Amino acid sequence: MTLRAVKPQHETRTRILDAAEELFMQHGFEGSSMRSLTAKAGVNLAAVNYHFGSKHALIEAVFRRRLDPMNVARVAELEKLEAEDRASSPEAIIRAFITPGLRLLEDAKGGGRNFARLLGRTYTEPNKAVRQLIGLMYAPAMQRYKAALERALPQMPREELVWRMHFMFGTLAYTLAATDTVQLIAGCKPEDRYDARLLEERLTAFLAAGLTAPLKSLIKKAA
Amino acid sequence: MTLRAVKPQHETRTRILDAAEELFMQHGFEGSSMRSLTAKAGVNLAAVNYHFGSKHALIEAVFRRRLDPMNVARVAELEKLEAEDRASSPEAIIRAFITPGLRLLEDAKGGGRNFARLLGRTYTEPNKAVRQLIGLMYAPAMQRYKAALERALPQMPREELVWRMHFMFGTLAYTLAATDTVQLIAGCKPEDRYDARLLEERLTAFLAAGLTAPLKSLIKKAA
DNA sequence: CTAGCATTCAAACGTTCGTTTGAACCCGGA
DNA sequence: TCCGGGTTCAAACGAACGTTTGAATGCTAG
Repeated sequence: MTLRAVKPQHETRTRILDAAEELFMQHGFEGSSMRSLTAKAGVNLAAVNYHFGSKHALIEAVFRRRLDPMNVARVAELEKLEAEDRASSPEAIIRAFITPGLRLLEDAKGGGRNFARLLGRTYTEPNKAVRQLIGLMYAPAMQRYKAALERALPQMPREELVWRMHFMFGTLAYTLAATDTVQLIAGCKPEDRYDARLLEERLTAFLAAGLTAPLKSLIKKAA
Repeated sequence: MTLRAVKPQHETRTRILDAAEELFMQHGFEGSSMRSLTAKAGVNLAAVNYHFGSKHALIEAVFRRRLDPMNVARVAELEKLEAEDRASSPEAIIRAFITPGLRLLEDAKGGGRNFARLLGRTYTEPNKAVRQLIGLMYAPAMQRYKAALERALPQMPREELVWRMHFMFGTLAYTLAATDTVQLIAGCKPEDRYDARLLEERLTAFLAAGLTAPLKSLIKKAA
């Protein structure tokens, strides 16, 4: 049968995915050649095309491996909130949204951190096909959260909420991607051990305040 | 003398910079070849190396052309605030910081919008040399704003402020870069005419609320 | 043991990359 | 008029790119 001794099933695939994740994070898609990639993975140059078909298909696989479970987790957290009748708190909804993303940062050994940075970068990816790809992967979870926030903040104009969600999304994306640019502001200290729990509290406080900011100045100006 | 009839002084340089700005925005640095770039600019392939020396030097020139004036404007706005004794308002400081960035979005014809998206993308640029480059360009203005916010928010722990500035920076970067992903949340409507004034109000309200969010939950958790 | 299939391998494919070259061109000052 | 420096041009450079190929290899079922 197709069953084998436990270890090596699809080991080459996994090693390619891991190496691609790290190299794409470091040098981008176009900046990572198949040769450097397969060298890092310790596999033959032709292995990528054999197992994935093309470089673009490999990029897609890299995202699918992490993104599909992450969005499932996001929706699951939201459904748990709704089942427990805690979905009326914007802060709780925000926390449910960002937690699956931040969890990547804690997984330094498994490469989750690499993927977190890669993911954050890809939101602003020049390559249109890649941007469309992750857009499609996100769309379902995004609609769920939009609906949940509309219920939790019934007094907020739809258009305003869209923009605030946009800002929220951006903050998370940047936080995941640019974990090394904090020192640009701080002036020093890379602080290489990341306290994801503390970061979650900081992000939640910042985003909850922003999302529920008073509307009056806007109404005045928009009139 | 080196003086000429008004028009064509350095016209080739300018056309290359304009074309590079747009192509880098659309396809990234590695995705934009010298051939496509010079073709778009309507100049000879060798012109880039003649006028700039190399592709990397061209990238640097593209950023310097817009970024240096922008950071000068940022510092000027802050100094105006301090001269008028309005620097105690975090909201005013935020507005001074984001305005020069958002102004790019209004300049659709002059290519400022192209550069805005390019700039937002570059904060999370894979290419380390490019990231260092814009980091250096930003550093002086950044330190000024950090000091101003420390004075305006004396009760806030330094480390917390650094993170909130980081979030703020990220939101702005993402807003500049991902002007087309709003529809990912909205579900439709590219809304191609940008109301930069309204966006400024929205951003300021969101960021001011986030930056001055209550600290209590953090103190509890960090203990 | 052997046949058959999935996988790996070294080598080469044609294309495109950034850069260099040396001749051609333009034009203001002697 | 002709000279000379700044600029543009077509052509070519070697290197690196993603992909393909066909033979070698390892493993499993019969």
